[in-house]
Amino acid sequence: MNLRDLRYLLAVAEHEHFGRAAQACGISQPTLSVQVRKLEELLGVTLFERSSKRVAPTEVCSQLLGHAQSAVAEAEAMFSVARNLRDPLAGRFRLGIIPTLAPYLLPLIFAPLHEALPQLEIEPWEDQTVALLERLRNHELDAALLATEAEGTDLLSHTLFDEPFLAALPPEHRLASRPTVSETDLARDILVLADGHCLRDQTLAACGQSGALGGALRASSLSTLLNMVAAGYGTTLIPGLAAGAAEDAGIVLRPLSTKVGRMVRIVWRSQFSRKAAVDAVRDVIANRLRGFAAANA
Amino acid sequence: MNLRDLRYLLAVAEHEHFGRAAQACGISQPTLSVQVRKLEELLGVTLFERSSKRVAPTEVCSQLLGHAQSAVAEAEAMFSVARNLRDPLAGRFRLGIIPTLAPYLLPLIFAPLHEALPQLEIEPWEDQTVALLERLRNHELDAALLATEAEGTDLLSHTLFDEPFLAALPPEHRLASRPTVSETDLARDILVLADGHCLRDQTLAACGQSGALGGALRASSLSTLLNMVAAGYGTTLIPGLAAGAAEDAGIVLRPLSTKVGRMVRIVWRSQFSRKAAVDAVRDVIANRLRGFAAANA
DNA sequence: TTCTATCATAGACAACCCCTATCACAATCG
DNA sequence: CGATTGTGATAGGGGTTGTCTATGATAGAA
Repeated sequence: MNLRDLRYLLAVAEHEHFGRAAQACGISQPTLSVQVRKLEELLGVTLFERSSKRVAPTEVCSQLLGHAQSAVAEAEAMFSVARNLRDPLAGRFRLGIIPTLAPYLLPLIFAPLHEALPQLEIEPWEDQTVALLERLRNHELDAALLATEAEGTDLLSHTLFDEPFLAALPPEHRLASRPTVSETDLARDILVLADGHCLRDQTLAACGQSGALGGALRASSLSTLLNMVAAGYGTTLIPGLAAGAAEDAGIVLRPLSTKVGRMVRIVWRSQFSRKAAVDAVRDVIANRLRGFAAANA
Repeated sequence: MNLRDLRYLLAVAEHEHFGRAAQACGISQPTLSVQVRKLEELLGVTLFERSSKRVAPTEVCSQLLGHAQSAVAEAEAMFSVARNLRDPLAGRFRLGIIPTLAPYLLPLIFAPLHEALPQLEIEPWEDQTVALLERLRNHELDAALLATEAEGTDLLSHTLFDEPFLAALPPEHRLASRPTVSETDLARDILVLADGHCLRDQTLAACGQSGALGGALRASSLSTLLNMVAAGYGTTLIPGLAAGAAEDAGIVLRPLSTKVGRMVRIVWRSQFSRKAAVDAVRDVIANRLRGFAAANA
């Protein structure tokens, strides 16, 4: 059964006249006659009582008209919905963000994103890198903001900005008096995040596998880590965007003697159909963060 | 857009796999790929994100699936409804009946009709012959029970039974003592129904254009007419089926010397699609009334 | 690398839709 | 009463569309 046939049925029922119904459908009267006849055979019922005087819908027909109308309406609704959603810059956009980035980056980019892409409903999802990549591959995210290289041929990525690390020290720390700090100096009493945070691995990679790693003091969040440093438990490396929060916590920040940091990237599936949305989001974020790395270098 | 395409869409969305979806649809995988691609072009949106690993519905697609499902469901509902209504002996059956017949015939045939045709919902409509014929031609009735010949090539009719007329007399009437009465005797003080009743015309035809026709005493219903006769205003002819009601009113009934009466017919449009229902109703009524004319002759 | 699984593409064939021309029938008009 | 008009049905040709099998392209697994 073709939706076209249902339109024909509705037209004949409305006009009660094959000629005029055919005209309304933009086809010839014989075609309409044939198609309606076929529909009758398909359904196994007589839809119209024909005479040279008038064409009248049968009882069965009038009971079918409602369904036919609904079917046609639903199909038309599909076109309408598709037309409204054709713009890739519209609709829901699920964006994963790692926990060491989300609280500091989101406040910066929410307003610009909404201004530049008013139709795009950004839906942030905070989780660790591995979980974000899994959700991305599961199509539960449209893109993700990570601080690691994206692996695999099924994913693509683009650099957004360079985020330098800073040495975070308790005010009374012995290193707090120096203008810059080296990673090896920090390694003595460095604190790190819990397993799974990419920042933990990056901190360890920068400062070596030593420090206060044996204890139970593995912060579950960057916020906790900052509190621990402020309380004098040790030192750590923090990403540049967290500088404000760290200073608010009463932590002394010092640039590192070697300009180490991390690259924040946006990652998406290579087959993702709304690449335009990814590009637009990427541009807005990159623009907002332009000059950030330089200012903090 | 073809409903078939929507089914394909739903299948691919369900299986997330072109091969299995094609199998479920009973077509080859290339065909399915082509058709889905065409649907995507038609709608102007990407419906699935394809990779050799998996096929995932896009955001747009998931918003379209509901509509597609509804459209398909409505179409299926049409088949279901048609299948249920394919039986011409089921559903509403609007039956017109003339007023001089309805109150006396309906009680006799309702139960047999319901027993023989339980699926048929008989919907009686009482009106005069002309109005019934108009409603019949307007498709507002499926059939009608009349006591006149059906005119025109657009209508067909079939005789149901012969209904003899009886002379109806006040008990104290001068003719009440006779075993049979002739129409000409009745003509002296005959009463008739109001305009439009076929029984009026038939009475006048049988008894001549004389009698108490000039006055205001034209009964608007047979029931009123019976009351008038019982009250001694005059005589009349009544159809055989009304005999019981007449006797209840205290009227004396006498057979007519010439066996005059009327033929009750069922009439329907020649193009009517449910002739089987007409035939069934006809048979039930004719069976119920079998021997009625003979018993009253 | 080789094999396997997946979806996309190509070309041929059949079915289907649509058209114009015509028929059949009934109603209307002169 | 015959001609005309209006209606839906039928016939045959042509173009489009759906479907198939065979094959290609690509990515992942052995």
